[in-house]
Amino acid sequence: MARTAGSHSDITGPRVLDAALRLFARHGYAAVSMRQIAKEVGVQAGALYNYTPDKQSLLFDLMKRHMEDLLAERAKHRGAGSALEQLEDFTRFHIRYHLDRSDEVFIAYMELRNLTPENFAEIEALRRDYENELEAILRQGEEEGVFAPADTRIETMAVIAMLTGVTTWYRAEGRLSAGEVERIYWDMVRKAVSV
Amino acid sequence: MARTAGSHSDITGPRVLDAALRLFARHGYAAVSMRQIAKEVGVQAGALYNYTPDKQSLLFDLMKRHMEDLLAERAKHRGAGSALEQLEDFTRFHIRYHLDRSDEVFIAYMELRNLTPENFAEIEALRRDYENELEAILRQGEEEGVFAPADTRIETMAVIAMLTGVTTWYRAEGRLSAGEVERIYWDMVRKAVSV
DNA sequence: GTCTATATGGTGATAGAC
DNA sequence: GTCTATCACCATATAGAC
Repeated sequence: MARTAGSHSDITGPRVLDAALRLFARHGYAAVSMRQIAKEVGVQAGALYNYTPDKQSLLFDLMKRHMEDLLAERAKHRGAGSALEQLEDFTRFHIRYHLDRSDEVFIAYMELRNLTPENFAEIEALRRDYENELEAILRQGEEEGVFAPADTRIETMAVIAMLTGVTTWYRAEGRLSAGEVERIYWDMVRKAVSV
Repeated sequence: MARTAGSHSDITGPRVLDAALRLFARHGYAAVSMRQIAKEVGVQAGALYNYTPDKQSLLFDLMKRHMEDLLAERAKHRGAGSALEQLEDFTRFHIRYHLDRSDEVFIAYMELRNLTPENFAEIEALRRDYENELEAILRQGEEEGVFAPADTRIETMAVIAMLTGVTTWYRAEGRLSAGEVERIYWDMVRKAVSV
């Protein structure tokens, strides 16, 4: 299975995705040309097609990789402790993960309409899986009587929107550390859903 | 000042902006061509340039109109009652206004990076003015002792992100009326910022 | 695996007839 | 005010040499 000596496919492939990630996040999928991506990688445009069948696949692969990684990381935290502990864990995880991957998050939210219908459906299903993680925690908390009875689905969407919003203003060089931001948001989330 | 009889500039001009609004919201600024806009209006592409100097101005005018209208509507509500009453008013206004203008809101959030630097600065300043409306209410509530002392700026961003999030899932034909959504979100906002 | 060259068609914007 | 025609350029994707 070893590749021919001198083959660069092991390194050029990832570099194509990395360049697409940066450029799509900065300028938007529709505004970025394959020639720009090629220039960033350091090859001619035609060479990109050794690594992707087309431009759409670059976008889809980036979004799918992001969502699957998000779900995999979240799965490592699942299922321990009370609803309150789990909600704090989810809140802090969500903020930390999203602050660490601002490019991926930006694309995942902004470029949905540039996916083909089939690709869109697949990404949406993964997003729904992630939302359900939070919804399950809120439901458990309501059953435990520690969270206020509410429209759990809407509560879920509201909390995720609030948390994801950090990516629009947070700057690593700003006055707050990620840990302080986590604490502030956890304070608001806890109060918002409690009895 | 009356225009020549038969002139259509009074109606074609707004129709150009309307078509751009719908198409930009649906497909994104970069993905929409002047020919598509012209087709939607029912003229040839060249005729559009009687109403706009270029494509960028279409985007900027849409965003500026949206932000100025938002600020003007908000100004009608300002300044009456306690901080708690004002916060409820702001919350319900924000949700109602944003649900009524999903296309404008979508563009205002998604197309910032397609503005020229000068245009971006102008829109950002208007957005900041709007955020300051909420921040002033939160500050007043903290002074009154009815809201918990907190990082008011972050609280502001968190609340706006949560409220604006309704536009991503709300459907007029869904199970909830706009009024019910307002009440649910107001419940969460009130608890999140209270002592 | 990467290159150059190319096929095919779309882009924003303008000029000048009517 | 709108049209047709056009300019100069850029798009994605492919073919075939090396």
